[in-house]
Amino acid sequence: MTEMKTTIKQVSIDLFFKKGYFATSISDIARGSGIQKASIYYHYASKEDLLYHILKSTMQDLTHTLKRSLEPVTGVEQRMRAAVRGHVRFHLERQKENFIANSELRGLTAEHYRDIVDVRDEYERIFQNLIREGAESSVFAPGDIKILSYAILTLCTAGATWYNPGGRLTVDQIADIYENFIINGLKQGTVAPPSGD
Amino acid sequence: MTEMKTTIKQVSIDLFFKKGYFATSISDIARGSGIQKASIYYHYASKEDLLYHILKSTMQDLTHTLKRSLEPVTGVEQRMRAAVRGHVRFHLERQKENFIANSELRGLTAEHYRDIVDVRDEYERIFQNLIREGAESSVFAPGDIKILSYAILTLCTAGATWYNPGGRLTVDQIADIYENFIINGLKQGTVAPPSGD
DNA sequence: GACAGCCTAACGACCGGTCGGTAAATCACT
DNA sequence: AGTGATTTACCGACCGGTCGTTAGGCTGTC
Repeated sequence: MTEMKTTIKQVSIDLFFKKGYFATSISDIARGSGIQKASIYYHYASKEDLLYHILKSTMQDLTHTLKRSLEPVTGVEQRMRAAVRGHVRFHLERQKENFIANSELRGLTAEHYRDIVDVRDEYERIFQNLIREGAESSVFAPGDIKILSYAILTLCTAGATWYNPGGRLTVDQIADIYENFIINGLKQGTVAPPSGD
Repeated sequence: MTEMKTTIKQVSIDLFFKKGYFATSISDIARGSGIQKASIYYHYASKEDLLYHILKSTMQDLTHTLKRSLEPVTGVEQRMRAAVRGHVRFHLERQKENFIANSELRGLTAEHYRDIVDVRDEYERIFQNLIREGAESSVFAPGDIKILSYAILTLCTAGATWYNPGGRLTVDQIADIYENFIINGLKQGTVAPPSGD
């Protein structure tokens, strides 16, 4: 990736985060990158292609980060704790990209949308498997796995919407809060899934 | 509110939910309402005005619903349970409006944005007060009140993004899951706020 | 005849994207 | 080393199309 291509991507991330994908024009991106808007098309095929590149690399990095952070950890509770921590950290440290990844999926073509959602589903499945393992070994209370996984992920992901890098709390402090909140929520008292499977 | 004005609003809610505010044109709304696009402007001053009306009424109804549902309930845990239930129910039953209210705030003018956010802040404060009361009376574990309130609200709100009205679970079943998950998360083990206030 | 409710027609602005062109760098070949 | 061919990275001008919005006219009802 050439230097300018990287610049364009970074400027786009900043603008998409600040103004939104649809409210950001190619001219805006060009101005921010210090080139003419026609030159954008030398590096990216279209505006949508630019969005796709951002989302794809973000989702890939997210999945890789999770897998790597789970490798050395054993025991389902500890693995869940590590997964939650990793999820929170990634979302706060790369706040802008993650915010875009969770709010601008509609800007994608049908094919690219499928592609990104597939990566996301694979990521979610890791959490769902952890919940299932935990329930089977009675470390976690039984519960609806899908709902619980959505709960966990959206909860942490939401951090990217309000997190203020220079704010009151550090990334680790926030991760602590979420980690404990979620483990407690999973451990007991959760309601059994509906009788009709 | 005249019949056509209501129709336009409902069509807009459907379209904003399905395609997003910026991707929906006045022509789309007119077509869905069965009139010409210029006629929209007889009922609403602008596209943004339409969005504002949708968000404002949704947020007002949400706040009123919460206050009403809390009135007969005493005891901080029961009040929190009722608040969570009400929040979840409202978000699932009026899924489209709430989805819009959480994703299209950027379409508002600065003044209207302030206005809506103020209503939202008032709503959040009700939850924050419940958390504080619960912590002071040792019903809940001590914890960072703002973070916990964001956690609770975004968690339930997220239901509006994936909820399928004809799906596997009923509104009440989902409310049960969230209610217990949150109460457990609040009750114990949550980490104390950072020492530096 | 007043007015609500809708229409047709048109507006200027802006959008994403394409075009032909160009200076400078890199490569291929003697 | 020198030189012609090709590629890289960019530019300015421009296109067709869509957007939100407005002006002004028609029609039915009280």
